[in-house]
Amino acid sequence: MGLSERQQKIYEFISKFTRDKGRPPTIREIGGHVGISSTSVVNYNLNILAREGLIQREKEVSRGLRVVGQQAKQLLGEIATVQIPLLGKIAAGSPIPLPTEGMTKWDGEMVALTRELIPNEEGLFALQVKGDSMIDALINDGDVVVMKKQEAADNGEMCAVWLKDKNETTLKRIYREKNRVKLQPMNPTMKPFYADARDVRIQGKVMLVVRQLQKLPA
Amino acid sequence: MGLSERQQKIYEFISKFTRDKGRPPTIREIGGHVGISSTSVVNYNLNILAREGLIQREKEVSRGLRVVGQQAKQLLGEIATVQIPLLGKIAAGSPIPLPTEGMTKWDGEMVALTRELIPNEEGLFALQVKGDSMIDALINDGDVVVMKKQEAADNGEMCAVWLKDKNETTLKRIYREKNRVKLQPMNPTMKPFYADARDVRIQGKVMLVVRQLQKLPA
DNA sequence: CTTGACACAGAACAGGTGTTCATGGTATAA
DNA sequence: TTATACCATGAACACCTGTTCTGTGTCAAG
Repeated sequence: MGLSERQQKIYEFISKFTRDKGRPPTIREIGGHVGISSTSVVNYNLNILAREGLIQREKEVSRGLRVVGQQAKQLLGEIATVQIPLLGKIAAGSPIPLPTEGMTKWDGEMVALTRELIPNEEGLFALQVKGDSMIDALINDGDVVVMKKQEAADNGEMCAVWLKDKNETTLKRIYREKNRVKLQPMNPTMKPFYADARDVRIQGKVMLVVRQLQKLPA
Repeated sequence: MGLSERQQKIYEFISKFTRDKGRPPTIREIGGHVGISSTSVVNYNLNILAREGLIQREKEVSRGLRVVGQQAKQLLGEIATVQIPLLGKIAAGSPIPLPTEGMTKWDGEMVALTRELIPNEEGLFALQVKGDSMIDALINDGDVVVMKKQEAADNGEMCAVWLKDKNETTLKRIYREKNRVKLQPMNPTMKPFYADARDVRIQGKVMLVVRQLQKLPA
């Protein structure tokens, strides 16, 4: 069922007001901004919006309004986001910075991602790649890699591994064999590489890679 | 200056209440849940929280509270997000789906990203890559590519181009020369490729690439 | 001890706020 | 015409809500 022009204005006002002020408007605030002198008219139209499922009302509660529905999240910016600490840069040959145990609060840069992408932020941290050393992992200069700190990994998982004999960190898919480890580059056209199990140390699992091609205007 | 235990409880309650109910609590609601019978005591502590910059108060307004500060966004999930329509899959050889003019509303799948990554969603759409055909663009099977629809591009920009003679779409960095176009794969170790300017048709600019390594548990 | 800052309790007040009622206009269908 | 649903107006009521005032107790500095 279609909404009257008045109802649309009311709905839009509620959305805007809630987003701007951090709280829903009162009936009289709605009336004042939409051009309705009577509170009962606003109340009447609010009930219609509630019936249409566009808002929720809580009875006998001041500002007991709430915008709901699919657009609401977008409208209010209410989609759950996750903050991940950006621990630093990662370059070829250098050991990657790992989160320390006592690191509860990180006051440096953070990367915000939607929970749609990252359901669980536990043990997660982000690194920005410097240089072309990870091209064979399909990761370019400037890419941001989100990793989960862990020292074990299932076969086939993409991991950051420290190669003791080569003294460098690479990102590879990992497959354990008897007493060696198969390290498969992410690029499926490339050949795998084998290393002694004792020389391989898993530092974390790669969860997500974000590549931003266009830099933002500052 | 440190907060008393009571003030911490109040602050946490305000955050939780606002997130859950979509509106800030009243003074009496705070008192009731924190175990304070007097409204003036709550008011007293709220003023302290306001002085410490943890909340903002609006005078003589019901529920005139607002959690502010860095953690607030995280706490309330208030970080601005952008919704981008996921138009479909893109495979080797097939033309990529482009947004049509009259496409104002898209009822299909959407990709949510933070505005930190995508400042302006105008003309943006997302595609999921199927297959390994874009390996030389450092894009893998399953990656999500966010593009902006446009037919022109500055030199060096990463674009989706339609090659008329080869009858396929590829992602390349584009450099216009006299009457030919240099198409440079994103992989810097690969050699560029030249095409006749008339055979090249720009379909859009690549803004962002997201690669999700670990699939979410459904 | 006195003073003052701090934290708290209780009560009262004025205005804000959701709700409800009586009323009336307008359009459409019977 | 009558009936009915819809939309709107204005007013009144009861409760909610922020504010303010008085008073009490504690604790450290003077």
